Amino acid sequence: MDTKLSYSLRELAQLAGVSKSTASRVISGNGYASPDVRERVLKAAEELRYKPNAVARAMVAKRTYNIGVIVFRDKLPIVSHTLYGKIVDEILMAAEDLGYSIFLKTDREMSLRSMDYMLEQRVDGLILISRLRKNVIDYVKKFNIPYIMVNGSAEDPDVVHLVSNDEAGGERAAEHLYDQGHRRFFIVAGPVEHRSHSLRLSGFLNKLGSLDDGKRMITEEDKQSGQGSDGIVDETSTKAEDASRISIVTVAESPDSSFDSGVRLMEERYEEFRSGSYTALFATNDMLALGAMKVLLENGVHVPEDVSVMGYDNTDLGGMYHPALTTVSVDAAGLGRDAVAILDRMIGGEENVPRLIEYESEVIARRSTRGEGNGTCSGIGNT
Amino acid sequence: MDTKLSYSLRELAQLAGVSKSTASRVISGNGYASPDVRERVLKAAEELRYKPNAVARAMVAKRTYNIGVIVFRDKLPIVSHTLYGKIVDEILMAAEDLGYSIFLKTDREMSLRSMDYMLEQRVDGLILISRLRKNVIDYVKKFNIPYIMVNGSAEDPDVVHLVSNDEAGGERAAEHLYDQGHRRFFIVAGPVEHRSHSLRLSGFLNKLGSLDDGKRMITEEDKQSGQGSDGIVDETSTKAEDASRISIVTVAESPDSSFDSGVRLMEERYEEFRSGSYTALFATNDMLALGAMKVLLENGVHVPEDVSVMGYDNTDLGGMYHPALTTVSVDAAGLGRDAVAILDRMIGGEENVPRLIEYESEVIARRSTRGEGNGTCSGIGNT
DNA sequence: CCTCTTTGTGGGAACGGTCCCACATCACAT
DNA sequence: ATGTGATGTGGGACCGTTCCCACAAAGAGG
Repeated sequence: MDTKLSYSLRELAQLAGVSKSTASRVISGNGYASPDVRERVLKAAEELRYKPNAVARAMVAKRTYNIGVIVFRDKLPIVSHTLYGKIVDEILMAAEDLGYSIFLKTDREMSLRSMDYMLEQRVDGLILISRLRKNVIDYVKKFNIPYIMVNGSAEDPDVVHLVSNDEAGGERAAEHLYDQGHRRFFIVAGPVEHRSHSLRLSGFLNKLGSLDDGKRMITEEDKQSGQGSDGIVDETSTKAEDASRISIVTVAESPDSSFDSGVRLMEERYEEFRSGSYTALFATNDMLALGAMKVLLENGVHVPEDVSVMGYDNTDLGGMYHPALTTVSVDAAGLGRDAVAILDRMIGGEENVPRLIEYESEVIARRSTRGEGNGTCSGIGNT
Repeated sequence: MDTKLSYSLRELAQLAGVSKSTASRVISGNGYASPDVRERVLKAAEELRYKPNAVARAMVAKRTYNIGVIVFRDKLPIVSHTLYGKIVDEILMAAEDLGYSIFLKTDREMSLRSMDYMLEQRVDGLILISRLRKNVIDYVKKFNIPYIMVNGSAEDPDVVHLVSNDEAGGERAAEHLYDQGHRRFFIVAGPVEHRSHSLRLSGFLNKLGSLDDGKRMITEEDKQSGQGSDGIVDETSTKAEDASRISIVTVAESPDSSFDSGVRLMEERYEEFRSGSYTALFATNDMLALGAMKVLLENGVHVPEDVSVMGYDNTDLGGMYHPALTTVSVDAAGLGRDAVAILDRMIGGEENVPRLIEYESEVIARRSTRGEGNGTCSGIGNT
């Protein structure tokens, strides 16, 4: 009796002296039961510590109230990822509020295995996080299961995806630095295959181009010589001396987007960086920015006095750094919450959900850029 | 047909022209089927994109191959927690390898709700992370479900728990700083209710006491006056001038263990800190250490030239900081992996599992303490 | 007093698998 | 020919719910 893991509705009904139909009505709250019967059943449930079997329920309801979350990564662990971790946290909370539970999986090889697993588990819907290969999308489409992509890179008009407006964010970053008077920019760009990185970069470059167009006289670094095409800059690290622009921009591409890559890149190109007398460094995410900035600091470069540094993502880490990193925020909370909310509507059969939601980003000015930035941080991280 | 979410074994069998028993045998791999029948069934499965229904399977098997992971937190999100996030990552990977899936829940109020949910889902076992109240343990004990505690604070001999050996880690930290010649210590201690924080602190203090006993002459700061009790130091921030010890220790207690608390604490006690001419700061976790260090840096204190700073947890963040933080590692990978492995054994009915596993910690010497420390970092954090 | 609702309860099929057991078939030894 | 054993397949109970429907009892209206 004590060794039993759990009791069934039949046993409960037996103890209460009613049929299992009646017990079911009391437990599930669907259907009528007279007060005294209800009480007897409830008492028996208490006694047996009866817990309805969600598995059996799911079976007849053909619905599990579970949502599968798959995070696609290549090699690195990803829940503890500074941005995706936050999104997962939000998903967890939002799901709880809507009565869903979360099945979490990370997928190293971007394979279809984890997808199969979720399908076999008969989750009600899927949230796919991060860039995923086309084959994954093609695959999931074949099954009639609601799914949503968060921060994905596919530009498929069919799939519902939630992304931050990285292009606009890149523009704001450019504006911020430009307004602070910077004209010589060194950009550390994460892998261009990533939607986020490439959009942030292009937003930044485009904005810079249009800013220069407006007031092309106020500069001391103008290498007036170009012809005026609107391919603003060199794609990979040649000076933009041929453009009819005032800004000097060097784009350094990083093969991946980690802190270490930022370090490595700056170590390799430090000489070039110094000799170019850049006054601002923009990286397409915080990790790259911090990695690069660390190398600068170690070489005795003062941030922001000598060089301003700006990242993107508003990871907690950036706010904690010394100097605190100026960055562009990504609305992780919004992404996570809405992912669940919209998926819920899709599960409910609603057809008319938005295909694409973009989240606006704003500049979080802090110490690492010269200007009025403050040193506060959005503190997280306890034990 | 295309609108169908999924097909049943019966439909599959029908298409293949066999009975569902036979189809089951082919699909599950349990039992014999002749080659041509096998092939027919497999072909039909392909055609229908048949996915076995794990819910139905779980029902008859009375086993779900799901593991519930509940992270108890008070207010802050916790998956993105620098340490617990890592542990969850490891659990995810280990579970995958053993054929389990993970149900993840965080529990804000340390309530029993999430526990009930897991029980209803009929998970095969539970991993409970972080400190949990006694009522939670009492509750889970009532059900015959295997469970394990990771980094929990309960010292209940019945429950299987995996913890890092925080006491020994604290000792090593003391040793490290002592060996580097430090004698005036300022300690930022996280909440003493937390097992980890209090053990790290006591380990540190005890070790310091015994180090001083051994060679009480080699010092310039000796306030020879005390009587020789072995209550080494003042508990809260009074100088240990009465002890027959060479070290001066101040313990500053922080109400919580976040980065912000570290900042706040050091801001409040900065004057005291400066006037005490401490040469080393030890905090019971990295976040507190970094928060405090940031304040020092902002006040122009040089780390490690003026003050050495040391944390605990070996969070990625510490390695990325400038200067890179010396810390004590916690074997998050080991904790996560073993949690799943041991739980698996318990699920398998094995009685004879260890009740307590302690993970040794080692000092990770980096730049923030004077000495030979290097500046490397275990880089993580990409997009 | 008999029908006709109304009301509360129970019986039982269904969900989609697994697995035990029965059974048909066939080879082979008797 | 007949029994025997192996071999491959099918029938059907069962897991723990939900929910439809049948049904008994009771109350209302003629």
